[in-house]
Amino acid sequence: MVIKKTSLVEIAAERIKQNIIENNLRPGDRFLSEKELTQQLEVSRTVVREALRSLSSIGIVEVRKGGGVYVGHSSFDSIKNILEHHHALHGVKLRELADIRKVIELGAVRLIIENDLQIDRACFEEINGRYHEAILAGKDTKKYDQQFHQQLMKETGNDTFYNFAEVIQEYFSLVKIDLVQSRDSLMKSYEEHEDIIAALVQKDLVRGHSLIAEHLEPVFTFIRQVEEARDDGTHQ
Amino acid sequence: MVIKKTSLVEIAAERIKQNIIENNLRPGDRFLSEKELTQQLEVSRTVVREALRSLSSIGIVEVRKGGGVYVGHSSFDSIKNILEHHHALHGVKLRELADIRKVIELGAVRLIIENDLQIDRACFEEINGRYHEAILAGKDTKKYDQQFHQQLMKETGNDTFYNFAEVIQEYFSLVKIDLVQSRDSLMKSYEEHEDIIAALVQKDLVRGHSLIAEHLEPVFTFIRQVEEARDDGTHQ
DNA sequence: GATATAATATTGTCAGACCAATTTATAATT
DNA sequence: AATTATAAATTGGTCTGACAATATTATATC
Repeated sequence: MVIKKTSLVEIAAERIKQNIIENNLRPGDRFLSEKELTQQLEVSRTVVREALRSLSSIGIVEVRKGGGVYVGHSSFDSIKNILEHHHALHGVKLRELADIRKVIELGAVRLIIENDLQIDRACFEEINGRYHEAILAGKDTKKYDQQFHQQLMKETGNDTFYNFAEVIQEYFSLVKIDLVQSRDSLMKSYEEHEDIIAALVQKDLVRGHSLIAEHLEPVFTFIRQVEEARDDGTHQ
Repeated sequence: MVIKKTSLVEIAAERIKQNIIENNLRPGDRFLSEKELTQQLEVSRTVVREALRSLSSIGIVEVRKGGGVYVGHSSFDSIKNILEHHHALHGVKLRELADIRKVIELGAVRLIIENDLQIDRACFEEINGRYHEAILAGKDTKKYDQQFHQQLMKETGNDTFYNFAEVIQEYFSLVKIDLVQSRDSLMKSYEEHEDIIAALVQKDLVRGHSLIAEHLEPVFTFIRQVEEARDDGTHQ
């Protein structure tokens, strides 16, 4: 009554996954070699290799030439790969990503405040300090701005949330958004960061939310401009 | 100066991805066969097969025995697979998922109302109607409750958001949560659904938010109980 | 034209070989 | 004895050729 529809490779991959789970192996641990797997699973090396290949592409194992097979470190990295291709193939509406980002950041602020978490103010100030310096020096500021928002996610103390947020953040950064920022708008952004920190310390949810909304407003303004320009283009 | 660190398989996989993108192939389209790929990429069939295997495990292509190679349908399905294994290996804190779910649902309500979207009330009512019937008939209600929340995500009109929400919803459902619900609590849940619909129609953000918060409260109560029970256990 | 059958194309699995990189064992040196 | 240099063994990467299993296509039959 059992329909044996699956291929040997899939069975092998499944058993390898099971092996990792049952033996409670941790990322970085050495795993069985191809040869050992062919013996244990009683299939050809071809099958073992294809199974390992499929597992390595989703980050479950890492295969090192001459070095052996190891348990993979990050499943979330492969998710980023998947989304990268998804974006290249289907594209994605900038508006949709911006909305998602807003949901996440508002959510982060709410989680921090409602769960009564004490934020690492010094860390925030250090990041934003470097942001300030970069602005004054006329250097690339993007990195520090990103760090600030990353820190915001981290402060939720929710690793799963943080991982998902990072995935989406990377997805967002795939879209080239030419948001030319003047020195003034950068300084405004810097001060908003400071205000957000203050709101988190004071645990003022309403103010935190409105600050985030205001802080992200330039992105939405930019999107509206792009959309209007596109509409004009279609009418010609 | 170029470090040729990548294997032939990785190069082949990259070129296959490029091919799909450049030719603007759609999911379900027939792709080149293994034989054709060996000729075009000038590598052995082994390499082609391993490249295809790695791509198929992340949903970029689909390989059918005897039938050929096709462009994959859903990248998001493979993300679910990845998370499933991640969960089996590392586990996940129920509290974290519940918090994420709340962020998403609150976000959905805000997106619908702030973007001034007209919801499909009839669809909501039909789903909740079936939910009501199932409650009265004493049948399994879970499916309809899930449908209601899924519809909420869909009404944002944001496909990317919807996809992510679904991924997380599936992740959530991996955790066995024995939330025994009495007929009364189910009826309360049903009525809350009705109230949420009303708030969406009236575009009342504050009420919508507080209704969602109240609606999800039983989950958090359950989690607190579990956590307390666990703490008691550790003290013994 | 519809259907059954045969031929062909395509993927799945296997075996064996050799290359390339890493790791481990051994020998030489200080 | 510890370190270093060399050799051997282990391990993954790629290639070739073969046959099996399944799906598709062409052909013959009615």
